[in-house]
Amino acid sequence: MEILIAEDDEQIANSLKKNFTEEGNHVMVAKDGEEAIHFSNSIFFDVILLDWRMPKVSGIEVCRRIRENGSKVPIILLTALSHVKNKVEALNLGADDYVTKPFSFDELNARITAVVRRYQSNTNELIFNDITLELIGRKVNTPRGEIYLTAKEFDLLRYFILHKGSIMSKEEICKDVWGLDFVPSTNIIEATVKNLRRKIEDNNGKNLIKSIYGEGYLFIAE
Amino acid sequence: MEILIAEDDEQIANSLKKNFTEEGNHVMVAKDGEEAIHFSNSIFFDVILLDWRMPKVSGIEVCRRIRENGSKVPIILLTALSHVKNKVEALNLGADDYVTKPFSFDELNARITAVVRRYQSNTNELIFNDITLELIGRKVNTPRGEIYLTAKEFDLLRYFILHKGSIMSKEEICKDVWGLDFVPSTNIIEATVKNLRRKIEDNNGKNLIKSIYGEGYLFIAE
DNA sequence: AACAATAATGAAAATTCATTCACTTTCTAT
DNA sequence: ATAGAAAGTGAATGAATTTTCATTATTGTT
Repeated sequence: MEILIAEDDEQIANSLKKNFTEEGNHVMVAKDGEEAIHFSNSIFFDVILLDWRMPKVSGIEVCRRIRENGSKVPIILLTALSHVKNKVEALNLGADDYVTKPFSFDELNARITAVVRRYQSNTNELIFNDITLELIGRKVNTPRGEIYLTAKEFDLLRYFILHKGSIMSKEEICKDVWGLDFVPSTNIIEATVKNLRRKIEDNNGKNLIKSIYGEGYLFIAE
Repeated sequence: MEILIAEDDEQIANSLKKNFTEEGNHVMVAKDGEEAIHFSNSIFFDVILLDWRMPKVSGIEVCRRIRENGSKVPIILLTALSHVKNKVEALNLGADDYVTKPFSFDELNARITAVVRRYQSNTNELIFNDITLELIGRKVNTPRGEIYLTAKEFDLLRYFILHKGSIMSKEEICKDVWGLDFVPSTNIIEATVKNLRRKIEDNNGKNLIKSIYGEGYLFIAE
């Protein structure tokens, strides 16, 4: 999983990062609210952990801003305050859960699992800029009208959007989109990318799918 | 939309039924909680309206029992009581919204729209008995293992399950599954039903898809 | 029981889609 | 600049799926 931790207390941040990384996750640490917003806007995360008290922008304000942008990424707030009113406020602003310091790593982990599962099984719409994927109906809409994608193109676009902002290797793409544990000797990915590019290029003919020579693809995160 | 109204006050029930029917919906009225549970277990509804005070089984108890069965159908409670505590109780027991009498038809309608939209965009799993459809991943699982359906077969099964218990005409099926506004002169539906039947028949070779001569198909509820 | 309408079936035809291939272009390191 | 690797392209292939068709079976009505 891709995890973003926004926490100004370096000791806590590092300890969490170490624990999560050991479990096989990728962790990024933002040291204030501003950075958290910046990261969350450009990179895909499975879950975002926000400290309530942070320099520049508070966790709850970060939460509000993330939701304002239309993102439904799971958010868990961490805080020393245990007053119930805060909890209500947090949940009203779109946080998915709330953990009171001090907490055990296991407790936090359990809550992350619960929140991520709830999220993953509960979203029909995947929105990227002006492109909207209707995941169940498998339709793709833009302000210019519906785009008709084949099954593979749709799966690939979904994968790209979910992982926007980070480089996706051919190995990963093969595994997640084609269900293959190896990279075929043919150029099947490139061929599908070609067709997808043609269909989703914008008015200016600019494309969102960037090739990173020797590494894979990068879906531009606005 | 398919709407179930559980309301013992005949005057209110009829007035609501008239209004909803005029807007092109199909309405069923249950005159007590027992009937409401019975209907909701055997027929698909897009939304269920429950009066709080009803003979035999109260609305809130009906709500609890429906949720107990695993159904996530949108439920709106109607009540004369306006005390906040009841609202909390209702929402805790799994109701999606709560409307206080007297209410205007427009208000109720707006809440239905909101609740149905929220529901439709938020379910990945569609469960029918021991068949589970993973709507986004498009996989079908049973205790006997995964069933591999083609795209059309999957869409048709989804439609059948969503409308279990009521007869579906070929016109409706054509429109919703094939996106056609007319029924083709060929037997395309029958052919697809045949293949679907073969794949989802149970251990005894019994099938869930029943033909209603001259009317359409019926997906056996329960 | 006989008829007409409707539905089911198996196989063929048509279509669509995923994949491959041969070739061109682009990129990076030297 | 250039070679070699990587990525892109358009067309062809092949496989899977959707649709059609001819035929048989079933159902409801008389």
